[in-house]
Amino acid sequence: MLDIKFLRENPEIVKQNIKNKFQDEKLPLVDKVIELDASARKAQQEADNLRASRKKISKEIGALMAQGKKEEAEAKKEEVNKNAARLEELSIQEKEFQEKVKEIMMVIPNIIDPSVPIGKDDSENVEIEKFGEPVVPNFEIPYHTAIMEKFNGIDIDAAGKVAGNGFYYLIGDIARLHSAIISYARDFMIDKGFTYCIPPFMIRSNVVTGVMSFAEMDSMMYKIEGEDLYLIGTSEHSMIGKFIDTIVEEKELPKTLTSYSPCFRKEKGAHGIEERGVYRIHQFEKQEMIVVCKPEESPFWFENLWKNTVALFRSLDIPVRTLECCSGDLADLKVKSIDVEAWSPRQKKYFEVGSCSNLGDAQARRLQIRVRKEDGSKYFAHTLNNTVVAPPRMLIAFLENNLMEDGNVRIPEVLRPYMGGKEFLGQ
RNA sequence: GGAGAGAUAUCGAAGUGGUCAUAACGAGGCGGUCUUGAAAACCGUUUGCCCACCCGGGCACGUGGGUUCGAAUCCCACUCUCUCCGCCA
Repeated sequence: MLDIKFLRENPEIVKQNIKNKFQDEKLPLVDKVIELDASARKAQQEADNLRASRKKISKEIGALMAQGKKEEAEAKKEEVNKNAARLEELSIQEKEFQEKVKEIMMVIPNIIDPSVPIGKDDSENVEIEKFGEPVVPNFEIPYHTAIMEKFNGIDIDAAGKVAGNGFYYLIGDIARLHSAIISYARDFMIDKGFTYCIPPFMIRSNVVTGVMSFAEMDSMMYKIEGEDLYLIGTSEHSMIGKFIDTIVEEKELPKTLTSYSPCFRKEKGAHGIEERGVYRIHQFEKQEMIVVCKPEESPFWFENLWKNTVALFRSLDIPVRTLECCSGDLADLKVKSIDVEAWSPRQKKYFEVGSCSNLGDAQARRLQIRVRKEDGSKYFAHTLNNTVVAPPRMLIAFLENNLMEDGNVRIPEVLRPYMGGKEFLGQ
């Protein structure tokens, strides 16, 4: 969410930004919100004046009553009543205008970073850098579910009967591998100086609307029936929500946290054939990292965050690349975002395993996360988030890249302590 | 799930319809006086948000409504915390 004052003073920047994101249908909203904001302020001014006068007269009534001057008090009451209707009307107007302003401000996209490539959709995202050699072995790599089945590691059919499409049972060494990766990722981030945290897996609606755009909310979030609670789509939601309505001392920044949670997503929309198995599912687990920092430090943390993910995948011998989100593919709250993609030797292409985002002050403004400087002045913090690792999708990359010709799957050295010392799956 | 108690500033806490609401009182923080320095003592200062160029004004006592000329105070709903009971990993 933008600052209304910024929008008022820079409508052209806001409009150009909307054009850059190919959301031209939102262009009229800019002028409309300026108009509504002016009306809201006008109503507030007049209402405030009436309130001031009411306050003053009420005090006088109090004084008169104390002196027992009942008739004079009654006369004063009449005076207040004269303006009561107008004040009531203005109060309603003030509220209505302010609500409309907020409603529109919630859908006007955040100003993207100047470095973000302009493009319409995900087809125009830009590869930034490759890490590791994307090897295509001279033997055939089976579909990931087939590799898992070879180790009796997955039961999709049973999951279908129990919970429906988009769920899975992981079994035996595959399940253990899943947990091992999460544990390894947790320790990896702790070693980087991040603080480990296990957050709530459900959050209230006010937190939901604070951390994501309406479009994301609709396509992602499961609501608990009869409660004001949603299952989190990522621990970023509860981790950023943790700071709702807080004023953090500047010297306490940055807050660097790594959190674990299951994630639940509706995944509304069409799924392609390559999304069989555990690629796109309603439930997965994720080790996440989030940062709350000073505005001038958010570019630094952005670089720091995605590099952690790259380092983690490289330590597991998985080739990755970074792909920058173009303007049209960038969610409305985000200033800049890059995906980390892992190499699939079976598909001979990279696929998304993580996403690193700088939200600027958008989440902080919605959630009122403020920072107090030494001199007492305050400003909104910047927030960032990034995937450390999210299995079981990550297992696809893991299994394909560590599969050997004899059908065994090699366990990289760093992971062995979490797998009972095994060097191979099924050993 | 049931019963009870509670929510006021950085913390503790008073106020139960007006002239004690920026909010008593106590503690803490900050600045100062005194001191070789410190402590003590004393003096001063210390919430957030909105509108306004300024002057200034408004709102907020968990949250949202209501009653009233006027609400921290009365009424309704909700949230959270604590205690006890029940249930449970």
